[in-house]
Amino acid sequence: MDSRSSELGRRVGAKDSQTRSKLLDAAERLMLEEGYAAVTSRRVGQKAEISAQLVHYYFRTMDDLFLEVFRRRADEGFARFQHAIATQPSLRTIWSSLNDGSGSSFNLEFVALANHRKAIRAEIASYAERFRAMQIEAITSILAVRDPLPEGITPAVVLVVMAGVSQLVALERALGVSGGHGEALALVERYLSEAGGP
Amino acid sequence: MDSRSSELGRRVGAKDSQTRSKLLDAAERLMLEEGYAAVTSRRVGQKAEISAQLVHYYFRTMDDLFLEVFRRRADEGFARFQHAIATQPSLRTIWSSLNDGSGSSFNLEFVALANHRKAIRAEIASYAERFRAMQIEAITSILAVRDPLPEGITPAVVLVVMAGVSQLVALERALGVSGGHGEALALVERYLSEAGGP
DNA sequence: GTCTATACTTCGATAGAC
DNA sequence: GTCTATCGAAGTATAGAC
Repeated sequence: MDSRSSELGRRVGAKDSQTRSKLLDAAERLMLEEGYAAVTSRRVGQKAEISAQLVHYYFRTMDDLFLEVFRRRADEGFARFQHAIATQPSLRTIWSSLNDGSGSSFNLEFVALANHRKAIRAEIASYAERFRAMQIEAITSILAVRDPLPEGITPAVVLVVMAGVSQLVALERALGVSGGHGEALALVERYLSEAGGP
Repeated sequence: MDSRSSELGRRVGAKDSQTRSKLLDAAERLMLEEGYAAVTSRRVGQKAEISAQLVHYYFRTMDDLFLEVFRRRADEGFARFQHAIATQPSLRTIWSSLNDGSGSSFNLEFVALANHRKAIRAEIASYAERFRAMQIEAITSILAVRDPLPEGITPAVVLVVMAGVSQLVALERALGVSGGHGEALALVERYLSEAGGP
């Protein structure tokens, strides 16, 4: 499975090239700082101090570049979540992971990007499904050792509410809007404390 | 206040021009269907069957066009909300307004756009603040006639939770992800019923 | 006041030199 | 395997004809 050149023929670039990493770093930073529309081959090259044409050498199309940036971040997020939840299995750990700052900005950009790049949507959706399943599984086992939940409150519901609040707050904070955030976050904190666990 | 030409000098185009409306319609549709990055002067012109250069006649820059599209939608959303809440003042009315389909897609696009267009962020933030205040006021008066709320649950909290869930579901639905949505929506429905009111 | 012809920049991508 | 020179299409915006 290491002959990636068979995927679409032609160019590739060594998997562990340092140039390649620099380009991925530059693309990721650009995306966070100025949005996906700013991620053009020229600007990525400029930011990485590498010629723009090399972007097309290491990543055949811009979509390929976006996908690689996404996968790298996603894999890291996956690993980080698994480590955190193994170290400290609690609702608060999940809440913290949802509130990771750059993660939210990243999500927003990629979801917006997926809106008009079909090739990318599938990858993001697949990752989102897997991550969601992992989160629900974690919540299920965390709650299993506690008192039974009120009727209608399933692990999935707990997650959707936490994720929804977290995402709304992150999104509005980026805008400079903050109405009601403090009170909502305080309430979540209170529930987390009452639900017990660290 | 009708001499808009004094804003930045030069071009304007009549306020009620039919051509102008067609361009706004085309831009709005493009934005919803393919994302804000697809809203270029050439494509807007093409979709409206009007020469691309006219976009720059009626809207000096692309940012001006985006702002006009946003204002038109925002004003309409404002009016619609006020009418709905006056006709039927209930939590369910607010929940419905949050779940208006095209409204959510629109929000996502514009928030993403605001991320790297400073001129647009201010306008969106200002609108969001006003809308938020209006929603909280509505919830406050709806809940005022009922039993006092549990401690920590303020009108702002109720809104943030409803808006968060609604937004998360809308965003993920656009991706094709649906894990946990049904259960979460069902729970909200149950609360709305229990909270009484139509 | 309305629209067209045109300038200039930047885009993604490739052909082919080393 | 790595990188440079270059292309054609598409982007925003303006000058100036009607």
